Amino acid sequence: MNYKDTLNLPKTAFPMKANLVKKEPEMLERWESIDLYKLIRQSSKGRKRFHLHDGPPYANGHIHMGTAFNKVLKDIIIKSRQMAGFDAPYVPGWDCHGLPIEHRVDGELGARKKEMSQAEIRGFCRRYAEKYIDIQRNEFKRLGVLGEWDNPYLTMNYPYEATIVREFGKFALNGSLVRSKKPIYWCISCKTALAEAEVEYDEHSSPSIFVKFPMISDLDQLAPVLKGKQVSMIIWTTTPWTIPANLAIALHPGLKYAAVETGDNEVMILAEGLLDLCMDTFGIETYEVLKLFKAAELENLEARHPLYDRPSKIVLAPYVTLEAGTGCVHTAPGHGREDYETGLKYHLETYSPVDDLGCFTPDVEYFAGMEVFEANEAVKDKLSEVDALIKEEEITHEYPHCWRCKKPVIFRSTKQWFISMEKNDLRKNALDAIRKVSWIPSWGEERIFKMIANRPDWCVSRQRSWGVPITVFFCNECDEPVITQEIIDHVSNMVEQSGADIWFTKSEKELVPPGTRCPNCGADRFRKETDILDVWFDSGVSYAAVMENREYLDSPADLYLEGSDQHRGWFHSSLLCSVGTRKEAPYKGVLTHGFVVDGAGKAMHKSSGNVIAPEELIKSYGAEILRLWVAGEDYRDNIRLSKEILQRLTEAYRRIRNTCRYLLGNLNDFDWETDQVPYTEMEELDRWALNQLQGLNGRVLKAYKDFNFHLVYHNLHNFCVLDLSSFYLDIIKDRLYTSPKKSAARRSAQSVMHEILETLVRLMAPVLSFTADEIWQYMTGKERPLSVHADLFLPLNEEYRDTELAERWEGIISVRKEVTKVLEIARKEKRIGHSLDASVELGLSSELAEKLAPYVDQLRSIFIVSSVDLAEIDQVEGGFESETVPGLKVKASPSSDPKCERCWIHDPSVGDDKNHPNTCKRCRNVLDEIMH
RNA sequence: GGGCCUAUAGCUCAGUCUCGGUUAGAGCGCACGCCUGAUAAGCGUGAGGUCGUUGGUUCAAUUCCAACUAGGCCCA
Repeated sequence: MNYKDTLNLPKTAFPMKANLVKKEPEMLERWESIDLYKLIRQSSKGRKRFHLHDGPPYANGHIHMGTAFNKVLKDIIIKSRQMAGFDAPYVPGWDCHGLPIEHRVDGELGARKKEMSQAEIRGFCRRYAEKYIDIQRNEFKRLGVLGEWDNPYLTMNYPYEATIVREFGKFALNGSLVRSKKPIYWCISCKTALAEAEVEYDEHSSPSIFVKFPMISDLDQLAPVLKGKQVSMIIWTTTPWTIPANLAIALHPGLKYAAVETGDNEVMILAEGLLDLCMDTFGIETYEVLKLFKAAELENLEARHPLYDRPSKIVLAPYVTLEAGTGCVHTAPGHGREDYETGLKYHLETYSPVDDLGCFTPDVEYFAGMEVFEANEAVKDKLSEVDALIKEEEITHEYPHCWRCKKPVIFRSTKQWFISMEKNDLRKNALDAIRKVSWIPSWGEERIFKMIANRPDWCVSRQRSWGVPITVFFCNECDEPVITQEIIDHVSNMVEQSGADIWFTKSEKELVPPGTRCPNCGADRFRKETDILDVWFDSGVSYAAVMENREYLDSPADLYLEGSDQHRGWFHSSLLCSVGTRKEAPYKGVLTHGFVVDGAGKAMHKSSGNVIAPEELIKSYGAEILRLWVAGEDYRDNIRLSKEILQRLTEAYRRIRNTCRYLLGNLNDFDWETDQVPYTEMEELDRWALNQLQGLNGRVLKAYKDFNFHLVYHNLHNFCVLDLSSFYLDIIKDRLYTSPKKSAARRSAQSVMHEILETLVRLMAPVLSFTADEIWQYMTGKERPLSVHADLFLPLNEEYRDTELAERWEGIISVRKEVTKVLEIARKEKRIGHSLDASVELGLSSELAEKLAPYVDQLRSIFIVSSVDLAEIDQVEGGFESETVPGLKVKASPSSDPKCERCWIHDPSVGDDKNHPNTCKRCRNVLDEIMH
């Protein structure tokens, strides 16, 4: 007789092989067909809301690993909060306006662009953005991210654009908006001002020149020794073209400056600490220090500009260093931020005689009309001609470049619109608001605090086409800016109807509300501002356009979640917009994650060749593995990604999947409603398993709550491996397989397996969204929602907790560990193969014997051996004395009993019955029961 | 150059912060073996760590402090 047929072996159609790459799209189709997102929304109506407000990715190009990571992390949070009992809607968004798209469109249009209107160009930009929104939407959905994909928010939607106009209007009307000349980054190729975020630093070769500025002020009093000598301040600069705009020379207030005679009656003044280095650079071998000045002694004295007949004031500034140059810093307030601030302090003009194209204005003697980078050479020549150039060379250094065209940018002063950080206490209020937000990790608070504390006014104007216009008019008569509530209302309503294009297509007459007159001079003819708003303002008001606007959303949101770069990006602009108009932050919590780096911890760059695209990862591993990676990595630090990591994750995935498959297989004949065994009637081992399950459930639920997803992953995996696979499931195999189908012993184990599976499938769902739902389809018994994602986590079940029991089993498990060690030794010696070949003899101290006494009958199955005999420790001869469990001696030997062909246990009862000569008594009883 | 952050086995993470103190844990991977009734599965045993480096505080530091190195983000 083939006894295998009399066993209850696991049976399930749930495939062992995941085949994720093929199966995931099928699951996605299923989610579409049952309209899963809507189903979840309906099922959670009226629950407490949880709002994670999506930071809009830029609608340009395919998604990369960072965007994929970010979206999946959000999805895990949404799903876990949803399953924790919240109503957690998710409205994804896209950032649509801005330079990058305009540049791409520029490139595609080429020369045609010149014949096109601004509105036509904007049309191309809009279509470009739409194209990539579609692409990215599909890519995000492919990752298993659930959300309101058919109604996302787009910063270029007309109502959104209208919101931008209205929020901008609030700043304009409350006096925060100021127009002033300030040095800003300017790309002479793109002809636009650039935000700090729009420049990137790269190697650049610049001329490095040392220039003499002869002293005008008389130093005779201060230093009689200099009387009658040709004294000059020596400056160093790497931007010769800014020399024509020089208005000052900055010294460090704490440094000493040396007056050095270099021969021919010439005296140079430069920092004492750089003296030798400079002399060496200049090739001057003999020189003599005549006098040391404190910087303060020279403050407010004047040198003469080397080219023009005007003074250059000596000023003090803390940023002067001895890193390079002479310690005397050439200062052009119109061409540098620090220079500008120093200029303000000393009441110098913000002089910036350079036009939009980067050419000197006509009033600049010698260089009028020259492009600044080209003028470097001319400036050097002229300086040389007047004998002011001491030394020139080329140096390579980090220099700001335009983030789009990659060309070097300049600092130039133009009239721009700024949101003042001080006028309405924006800085102070923002700093206060930061303190009320929960920052995860906590250091995010310090980071953004310092940024807000130190940032300059926010330059919100851009000289481009693809964006929301700054809806300000200027009076044709007096040139004063005109902005009123009526204008904002009028224009924003038009924008709401027809989009921001109307600013470019309609005339001033149509855009201005009828009857508008200049408040300054009473004129009624205006011209419109042509600048557009910084795109950071667009996304910065998303709380108003989305969270406040949709009735099923609330503001402030519970959580904003982006990469740590957004402390200066979206978290920052959103904070300023919201605090400036509502006096509070738009978020209650902010979570930041690190950046995706390669296996060695290095940033992913095209040039490094270490970039992994989400697409290829999905193609070879499946989105589920990507999701597991997102959960498994600690996002606070850099997030590493490598082949090895993916390989490890795949193994872990298989283990979790197989564990669930095994549970399904053993539950195939189990109906919870009719077959469940009450907790109190369960075997102790089964109750132990339920206790462990509660521990897991508690830990994982807490990990979800605290956003510690790597703990979710490790806990789930460890539970499957340690508690289940290698212990509980291994031990109960005998019971499950050999007992009668409907026996209490088997049903008890099945009841536990059922509870485990019900808990596991939910706990894994936010991370392993595809697999959990796949398992869900194979689960029977109760009536359940169409998808696990529409269900809730199981609450902690206090009945299943028994800490005393767990402690007792700690002891048993430690003994079991010793037994397996001894079995392994016997196996090495070829005395046994399978552990069931062995008989085990335990020598016990009286203390240990007492602990194990209640389990005498179970030890055999717990150890998965054929027999266990207990004896006093001294009476066991030979054997292995445990080091970790005091009072324990273990001896293993091959069982001398015959092996039961059915249950494979060696037992003396085998052979007692002629009808079943190769089975044990226990199995014969089962067989009898089955046969009748 | 400045701000913020990170550094524990080949990989992913615990522990250290709020108590500094006996042989620093887990899983995976690896090596070796078992099983063939979870089977392109399952089980067992074992080898892997001067807790980034150097100083300091202390009777004692992976844990506290500082500097440095490497890496990341942001800024200049």
